[in-house]
Amino acid sequence: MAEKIDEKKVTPRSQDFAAWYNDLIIRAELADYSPVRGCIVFRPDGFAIWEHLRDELDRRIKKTGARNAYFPLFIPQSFLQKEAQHVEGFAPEVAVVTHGGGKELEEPLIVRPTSETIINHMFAQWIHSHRDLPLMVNQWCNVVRWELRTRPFLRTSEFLWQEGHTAHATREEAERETLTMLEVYRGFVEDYLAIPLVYGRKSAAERFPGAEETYTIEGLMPDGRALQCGTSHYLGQNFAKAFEIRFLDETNQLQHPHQTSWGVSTRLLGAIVMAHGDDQGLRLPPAVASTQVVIVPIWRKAEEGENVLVAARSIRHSLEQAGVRVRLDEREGLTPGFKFNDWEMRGVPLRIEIGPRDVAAGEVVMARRDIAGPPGKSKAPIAQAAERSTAVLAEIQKNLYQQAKAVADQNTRRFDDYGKLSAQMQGEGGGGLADIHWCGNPECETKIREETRATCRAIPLNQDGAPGKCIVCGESAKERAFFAKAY
RNA sequence: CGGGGCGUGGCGCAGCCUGGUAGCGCACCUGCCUUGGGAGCAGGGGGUCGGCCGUUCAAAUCGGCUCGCCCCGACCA
Repeated sequence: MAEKIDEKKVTPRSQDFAAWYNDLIIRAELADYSPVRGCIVFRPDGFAIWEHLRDELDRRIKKTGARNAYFPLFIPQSFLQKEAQHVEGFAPEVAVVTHGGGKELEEPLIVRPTSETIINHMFAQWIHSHRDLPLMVNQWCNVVRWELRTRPFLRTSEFLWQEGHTAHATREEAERETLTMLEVYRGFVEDYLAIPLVYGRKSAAERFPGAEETYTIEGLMPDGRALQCGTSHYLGQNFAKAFEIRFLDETNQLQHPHQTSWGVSTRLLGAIVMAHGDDQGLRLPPAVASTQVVIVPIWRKAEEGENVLVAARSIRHSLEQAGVRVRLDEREGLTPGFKFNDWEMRGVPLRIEIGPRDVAAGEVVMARRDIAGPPGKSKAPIAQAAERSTAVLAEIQKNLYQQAKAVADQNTRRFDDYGKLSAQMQGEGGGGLADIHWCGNPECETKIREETRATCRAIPLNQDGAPGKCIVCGESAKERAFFAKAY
């Protein structure tokens, strides 16, 4: 009997985090494995999350002044060679097209791993004057990176993302843009996806190939590993020089523009699954849930069913009027218990139960996904179902953030002693986020990585500047940095 | 790319050691009956055991090769 029940459940998170994560994605029908190694299929429930996420982020990006465009999937192989760091970073993982139309191509085409090269090639033709600046474009597209090891959403051979590319007349303006986008990402992920973050600068070792400075938002997952959730790069004039982008400034001097690029990907879906999911399944933030409220009707006799359904449909109508994404589960032959479990697996934030007893009493039972069991249940008058739902959804959005924040905070520790840091990172799995003084020397960073497998995730901005000693070499260190094992 | 594990109806597995008509649970279809936390009964459909080669009267089972997938590590959004 116990085994029979186990079959209906996913691997407990506490038992095997990776298996739990994979189980959830398959069971909640977010994605499925594909016949192509390292590539996944986004099923409708998974893609719907991406669509909501994308639509909102797209609005926020456009608000900053960028406009959407689309550049080709294929890029001449020679383009990749033009920026030395860039080619070194990406060449090992590009897919190359050598044949087309049955013939070998004169010049192979690479499938974009990112679009700096082709976009800057075009920028060179569009930018001639300071009046052409700033130029700010964004594109939503797929990219391909031939990864050796893949995991659903977190690292797939092909993934979807947005990549913004901008060119500015001055260094200051480009640097400001880089930080503006970092803040757009931070606000979006924390508010909309309810995922708490740390953010800051990347170390030189972790920098984007070709960038002068990379900024990042990092989420600490419940297993104690950090996940890079988005990056914003200040590219300096590296690409402008490599692609010969030049403009005449107000004083008739020929200048290279200063550039940025920034992106987030479908990896964010993995972050949502990990940050909020539990052993019952997904727990989706209302903002991105394709179904925010599900109504489960309950009855015994046919005539009861009539009354219940009439009431349920009217509640659905009132929720729709209130702008809530609502679904009425009218499937026949399934018990309420089955439906409860089913919708919990899919992460629907709020469930409304209505049966003959409730219809008689003029009320409904509301069950919150973010609070398990009876404490998450409450009653509301039918007439107030829509109003209450809207309010509760807002609470759930906040509460999911608070819950995730509490877990992350619990796994974030300050260390001033290398031995303690090292002990914390021992063993398989994550070791949480370590907040340490670091002198900035790459050798000290390498030592930490090689001995603890933790890497520098972010060097926070706006530090208090309190002096300290590097946790590795003991030299004076002006800054603190976050280190963790990462996905 | 190194280490480990696994390939048997859609999914999860047993059978393999000790070759001999391919089985179980879930899911699916039909009917009855059911619905406040994963219902029950009855009937039914579906696989030739990842692929190739070999041993044998006979291979899911023994041997060799190969392909694929998953997990752990190094590399990376």
